[in-house]
Amino acid sequence: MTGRPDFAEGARLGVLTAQPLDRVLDYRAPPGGCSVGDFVEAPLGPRRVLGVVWGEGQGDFDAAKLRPVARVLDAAPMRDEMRLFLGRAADYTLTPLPAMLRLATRAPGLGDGPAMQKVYRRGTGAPERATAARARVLEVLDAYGGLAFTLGELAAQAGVSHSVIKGLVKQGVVLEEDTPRDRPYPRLDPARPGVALSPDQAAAAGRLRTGVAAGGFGVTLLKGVTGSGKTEVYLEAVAACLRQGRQALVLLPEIALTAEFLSRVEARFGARPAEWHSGVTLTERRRCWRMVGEGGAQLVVGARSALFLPFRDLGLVVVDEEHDSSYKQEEGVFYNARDMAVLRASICGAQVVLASATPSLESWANAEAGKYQRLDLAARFGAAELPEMRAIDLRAEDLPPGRWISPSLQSAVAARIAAGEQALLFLNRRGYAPVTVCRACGHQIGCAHCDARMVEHRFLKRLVCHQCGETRPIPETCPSCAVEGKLAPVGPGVERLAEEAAALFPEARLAVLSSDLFGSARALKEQIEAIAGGEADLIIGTQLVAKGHNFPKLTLVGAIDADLGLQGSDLRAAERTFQLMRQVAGRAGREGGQEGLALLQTCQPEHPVIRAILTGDEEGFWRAEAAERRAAGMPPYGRMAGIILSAGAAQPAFALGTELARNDAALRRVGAQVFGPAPAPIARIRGRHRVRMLVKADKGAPLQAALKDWLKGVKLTGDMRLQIDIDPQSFF
DNA sequence: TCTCCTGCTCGT
DNA sequence: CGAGCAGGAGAT
Repeated sequence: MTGRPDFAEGARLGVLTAQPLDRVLDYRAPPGGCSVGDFVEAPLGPRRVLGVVWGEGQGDFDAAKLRPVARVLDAAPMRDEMRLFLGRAADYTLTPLPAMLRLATRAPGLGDGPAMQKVYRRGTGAPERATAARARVLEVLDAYGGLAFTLGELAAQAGVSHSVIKGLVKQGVVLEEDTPRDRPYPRLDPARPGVALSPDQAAAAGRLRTGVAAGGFGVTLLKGVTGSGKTEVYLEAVAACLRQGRQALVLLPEIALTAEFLSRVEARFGARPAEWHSGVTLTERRRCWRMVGEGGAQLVVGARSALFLPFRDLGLVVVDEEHDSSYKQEEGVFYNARDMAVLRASICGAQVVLASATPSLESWANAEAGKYQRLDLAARFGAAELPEMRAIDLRAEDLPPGRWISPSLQSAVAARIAAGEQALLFLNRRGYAPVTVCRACGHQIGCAHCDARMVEHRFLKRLVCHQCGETRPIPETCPSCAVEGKLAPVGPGVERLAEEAAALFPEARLAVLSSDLFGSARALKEQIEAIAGGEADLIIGTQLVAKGHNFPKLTLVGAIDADLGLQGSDLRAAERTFQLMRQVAGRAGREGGQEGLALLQTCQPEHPVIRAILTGDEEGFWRAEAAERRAAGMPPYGRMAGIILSAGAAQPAFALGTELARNDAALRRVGAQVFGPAPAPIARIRGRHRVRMLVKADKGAPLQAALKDWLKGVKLTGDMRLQIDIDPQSFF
């Protein structure tokens, strides 16, 4: 701590803890005092909890009963900017502040002191007896000129056992030193030359650089199809940010994409950035959190939760694939990382780059309204923006039951494989079959805890509930009528599609890409690299393949069921299908003389969304969607909030919902309407019954305030839970 | 009368 | 969130 603390020992101050207390508690400052933003350990009942000094005490608690803060933690204090961000995010999402704070303190070992670790570097002199192993150790140390290694790293690099190094330490040839465990990340060098940019890319990069250099808040929608080089462009914005000495954050929707991205960063800046997502070890997470706060990390690549890292000076946030639905967290705290990125950037004066080939309607509309700058990248080398797209009308195809590859698609695939190119069959359904039905009684096997059918996964030899993850062996007899051997799979999943493809194309080398078929991100990455290297002729994949992997030899994409996303009453179904189908189609490039081709199997080729996909009239599609949403007062031209009531029994949840709907004066006062209660799309998850309500308001209405007012008197008894979902992803 | 379990209340 | 406790059910 430098200078005089805000609170001298014994002074009254307010501490926000991550406990669900819904208010700041007063404490006394510890010996040595403390300051606003300090991470502290505070006594709470019989426990000690983590908290942050939030400001002056409330003063309404008996001074005689005040307890002193136990200690100030050894961590960079939370910055004003972060406290402001958490407060605004809490207000916007109607999340209690403690829950918001929890997102920002998900750092392993925050309470620990600065842990030390032993590192080894070159000492002086030569070993007494120069064995081959000893020579290798010294060779490694000399090769990296003065750099220190951990014992494990050095042993692995030199190919020797730990004891060889310990032996050298005894002789003083190698030095053993203590160093803080959380070392800064290697410096990234923005001065290194990037790859050559096309004129289009260079122009876009120039605009982004100018924005970053200007140093204030601003949002840019960077739109470009697959292969247009969006990544190279926004890496130039990162370079500009690093040159200014500010920090940058790149959000990716999927952990599987980080490995490839890290390599590109290394190629551009000469070192790897910090990484933050659920797949990173606790030690690395701790290092990342601390180094971000202390300035030892210039660039972080991460999942949505990286938005809550304690950046000292964040100058740029890139949200890659900004339309991706995985940016929306719908568990615990409901928030959209894309929107929170904009909020955080607006507070700390940073630039935001929203990158996508198929932007969300929200971002498209913001660009249209002039709130966001929009940069369009054309495909490189003058190639067509997208491959030729055609529908295969399944009603006109002779497709026997239990088969999903139409004769037209089959012959197209055969032709491409014969030409030595790759083809991709896309089906957005994991597993073997989505439904298992008993041919004797008609019973469909469902999950015991959810209102969902269990999906057969032959690879795992189990039935899996895609809602709660529950699995069970595939039964021989029907659980309903006990008849044996009558259970049959109904409908296709990728595993079943692979089976059909193997029968149709016996000579083709098949690769199946589905997230559940890989034990680790590494295994998946290896498979993707093998495919890109040409080690497969036919790829069968789920949603996973739509996201940003590049397969140069792929020239044909077949969408097995283009109608899949259009089912159900989801208002965003059209938008999502449009995005997904265009992204999948974008995988098909041109190779040699062959044009890329995308074939969409559909039962409704005249459907407006399918037609828009086929004609490729993107702006037309968005304008039509926008007009429809505007007419219906739907987002982004209106505001919505979802209310989810859940309990062990359905009846009390419905009763509460009905009562709330009846007492809607607070909502009507601002012109908002409430719909429901209705059973949620999956009415039961993990044994809890879920009821949904929807609140709709005009764009300018004070929705949050009205909701607060509406719900303030609600007493939640028993196991009843109420969650608010501002800007819900799915509307019903 | 003892023990285990569940459900609730409180925290500065 | 989670510790601690009240009060009920059953065991002894």
